[in-house]
Amino acid sequence: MSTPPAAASYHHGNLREALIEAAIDVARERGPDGLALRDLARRVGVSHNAAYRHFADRDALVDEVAGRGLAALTAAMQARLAVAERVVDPVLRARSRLAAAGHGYVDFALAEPGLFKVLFTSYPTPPDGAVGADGATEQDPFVMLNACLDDLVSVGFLAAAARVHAEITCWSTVHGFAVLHVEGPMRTASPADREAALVVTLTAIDRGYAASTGAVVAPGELFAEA
Amino acid sequence: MSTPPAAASYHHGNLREALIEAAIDVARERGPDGLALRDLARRVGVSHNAAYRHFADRDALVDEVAGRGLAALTAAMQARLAVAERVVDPVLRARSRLAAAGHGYVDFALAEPGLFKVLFTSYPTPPDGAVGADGATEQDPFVMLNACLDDLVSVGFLAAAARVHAEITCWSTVHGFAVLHVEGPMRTASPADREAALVVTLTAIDRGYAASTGAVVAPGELFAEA
DNA sequence: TGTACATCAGTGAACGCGCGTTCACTGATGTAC
DNA sequence: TGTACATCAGTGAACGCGCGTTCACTGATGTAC
Repeated sequence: MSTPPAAASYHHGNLREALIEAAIDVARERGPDGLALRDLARRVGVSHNAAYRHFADRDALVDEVAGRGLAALTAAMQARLAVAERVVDPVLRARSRLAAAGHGYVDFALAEPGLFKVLFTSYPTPPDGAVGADGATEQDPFVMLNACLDDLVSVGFLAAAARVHAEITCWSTVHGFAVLHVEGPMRTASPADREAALVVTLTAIDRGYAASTGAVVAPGELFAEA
Repeated sequence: MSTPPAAASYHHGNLREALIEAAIDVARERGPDGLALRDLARRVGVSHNAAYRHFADRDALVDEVAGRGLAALTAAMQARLAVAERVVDPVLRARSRLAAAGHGYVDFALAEPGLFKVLFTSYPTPPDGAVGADGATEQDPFVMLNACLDDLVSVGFLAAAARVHAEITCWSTVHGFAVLHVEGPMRTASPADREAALVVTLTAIDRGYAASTGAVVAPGELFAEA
């Protein structure tokens, strides 16, 4: 939608960005496999190899789209997190934040299945050692998840022993939920069923972690804000 | 490996089966996108369109591979279930069965990532109403999962209220775990870490369900048999 | 202010690839009489 | 038991598609003097 500076000239003026925007549109509709340099050039109205002035090869373009997708996923998670942040009780707040992170993850996957697939396909392998240490920014979903879990421990809701590998459990659950509903057997489920199942699923995780310290939980309190 | 009856003749004698076997090999190595009729015909040593005598089109062949994959997945789950079946205490047995079903699911996905992808891509959407009613056989992983959960309810470990959508939670968790480790960011995790994370994950589900009835669980008992 | 020249950002033709699918065909097989 | 014939299971050529990538090129832009 952003008109390039010199519109009718020989030089496009903003080809790189135009290609990326077209790529995002296509990725939304068709997912990673639908991304083809020739097709994108055609859409932008430029010869099929002009793209090589701006991207080394197809993968470079896909990586760029993945990066934008990752930012959007992060934003979706932060939107949910912002709401959870308003909970006053520190323990309930920490619990709500974990649920919110998962909720935002699934929100994005369902709203933008194509981008979600692109993003996941080229998601880098996370650091093995200390989390958040080597260059991963706060903007990364995995870092956000780990922060939520650490918080749950500080607040006394999650036992330190149960913290081990908890990020894998949580990520697995929300990712599986997303995949099952986006491209899997549950893709025909109604939005209402889907949301109900998600609440049940996030609640199950919460309840499991409560059990690690014997914390008492009241039914319904976790999603009171949502 | 099974030699066709009339080996050196003009007629292959067993082309359909030979194509399927080749397709399974390819699917193992390259996943669903690597499956091409022309390539399979080449491998089997037959002209590129002989396959059309046995399959309507490419999709028909892929479906066949998916069917074989599904059978193999079911077998992997049953192998784990058989071990859990030996637990004497009925409650612990039911809990072990649920964990075993999940364990088998992940076993298969990690052992046969290519087949797992093919299978999942054309997995049918499950019945919406009463589970197991309309034609789904006992051989179906989803039916097996539901049976395990129903069992947990009968045995008094899982509250009836918590049974709602529990199959989605469980499936999401193991599927997400598999995807994360097969083609996702955790693909570089060591087998030991992976197994430890799986035990943690399956344990977390168990603990969460125990909390639904206030059942008492002892640490380590769930994987004592494994 | 004007001009020479380097550089940048496009173009169009071409190569080589592999695919799915259809067509008209021919060799092999089996069955009816 | 032998033969005519239908049917089955292959073959090889071809169509049309779209892709990624490279090549030699040309028009546009900007900078040094």
